[in-house]
Amino acid sequence: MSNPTVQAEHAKQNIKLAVDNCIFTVKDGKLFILLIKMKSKLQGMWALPGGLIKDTETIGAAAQRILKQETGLSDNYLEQLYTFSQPNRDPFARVISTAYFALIPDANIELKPSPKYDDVRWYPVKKLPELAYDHNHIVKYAKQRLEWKISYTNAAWSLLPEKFTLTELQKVYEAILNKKLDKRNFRKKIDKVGLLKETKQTKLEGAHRPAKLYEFSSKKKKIVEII
Amino acid sequence: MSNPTVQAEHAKQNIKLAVDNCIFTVKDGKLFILLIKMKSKLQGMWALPGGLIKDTETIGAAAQRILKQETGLSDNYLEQLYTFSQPNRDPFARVISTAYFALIPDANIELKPSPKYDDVRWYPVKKLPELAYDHNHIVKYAKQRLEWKISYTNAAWSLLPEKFTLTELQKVYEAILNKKLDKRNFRKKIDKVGLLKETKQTKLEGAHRPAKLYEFSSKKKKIVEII
DNA sequence: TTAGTATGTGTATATAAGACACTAACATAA
DNA sequence: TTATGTTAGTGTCTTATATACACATACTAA
Repeated sequence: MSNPTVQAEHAKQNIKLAVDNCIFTVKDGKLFILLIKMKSKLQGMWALPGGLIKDTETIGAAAQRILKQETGLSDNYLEQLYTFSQPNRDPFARVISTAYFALIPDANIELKPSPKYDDVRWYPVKKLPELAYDHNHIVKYAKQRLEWKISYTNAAWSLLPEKFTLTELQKVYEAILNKKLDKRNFRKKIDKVGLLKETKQTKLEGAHRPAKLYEFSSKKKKIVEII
Repeated sequence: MSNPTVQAEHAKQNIKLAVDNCIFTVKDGKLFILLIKMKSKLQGMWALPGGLIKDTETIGAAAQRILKQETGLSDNYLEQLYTFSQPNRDPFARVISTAYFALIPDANIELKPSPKYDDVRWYPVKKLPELAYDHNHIVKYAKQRLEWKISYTNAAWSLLPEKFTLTELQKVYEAILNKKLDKRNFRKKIDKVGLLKETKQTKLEGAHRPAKLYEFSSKKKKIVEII
């Protein structure tokens, strides 16, 4: 708070602060988001995993905590998205929520439905159910940001395992941008960006020429203008 | 809030929610930001104008309210920037602040120091004083966003008056990107983007050929890739 | 040995970016 | 009235980037 004269109003403010996570992954060439099924209140509705901020943690730490709670993962791509504050977004209380978005690699993660929820599932973003609160709106926003991120930064790396083929990488782009890309032009660009290095391994999967496996030479966030 | 099971924790949360505005303008080829001088607490320090959110307003409305309070302006470019939540960012209370950034046209606005502050001033962003709280950090973030915005969207329009010359437009870009641009290439791009229309007026200012005045054919926010 | 399938590669064309210098139209002063 | 100073306004050539497009390769399975 930057304005000391309003400190007196502190006592009056009655707003809660929460975080909601948009956790994305790409699987079989399709983009998925992690949803939970609510128990009490709005029971049975699907929603983004989230929760209140603790008094001593940053919002980012809260997002991280919830991500770990639901997926067991830490050290992932996690980025603040936007803070949603419509007064009526939560019918039970005035709750302002900062949305985060996370990218996790092709998730063979077993989702252990925490006791807090009735269910936890990966949903294809193309056919989402009606979600609780303003969560459909949040997801829409997150999808746009994801599209941008993957086009202009190296964020796609976070959606892939340690080693992967160029076709797998291309499928990640196609799933998120929702369109086919030309194989040769795609590889030219990836090559020019120069963040990949060839490994000596190949991946043989099906009755055809085996594919070379690549890995990232660095995982630092970078702005790269890929597509 | 998306998680009903934590509703019980509501009573425990003790966090205040504020907004801080980064209000930019360009004047005489230089980029300025609006700062206020604080009265009580951290007295004498300069800071971003801000304040607590009201229980019934969105954060955006709060930002709008504060912008109007300080500049008298409404209907300006105003956009959410980021939510800052370091637990120790305010030494007096746990306050989480959502920063907004605003662009206003060459400000012949008279700044009426509201009774809440000791002073209100435009500061050149190149030489800012030490600011209260984490506001230097916020401003740094805002500057980056501004640079991006002006390069990839038509946001620059918001920094100019109704009618303006191409040289004035170029100066806005140069001030924000902090580098000289080539006049002919700049005009070629602006022309290609196609958002300007010529007026029949000219502007004569000094002993030289008068400049044509232009105006925007639309002020809707657009992504345009200008520079 | 053949058929089927995904991998891997190059070139030519179109579009965009960047570097660069002179004439035009005004005010002012001699 | 003429000369000087000042910013406005314009075009071309070169280089880099983007896009469109087709065939040989290396494996499995029948």
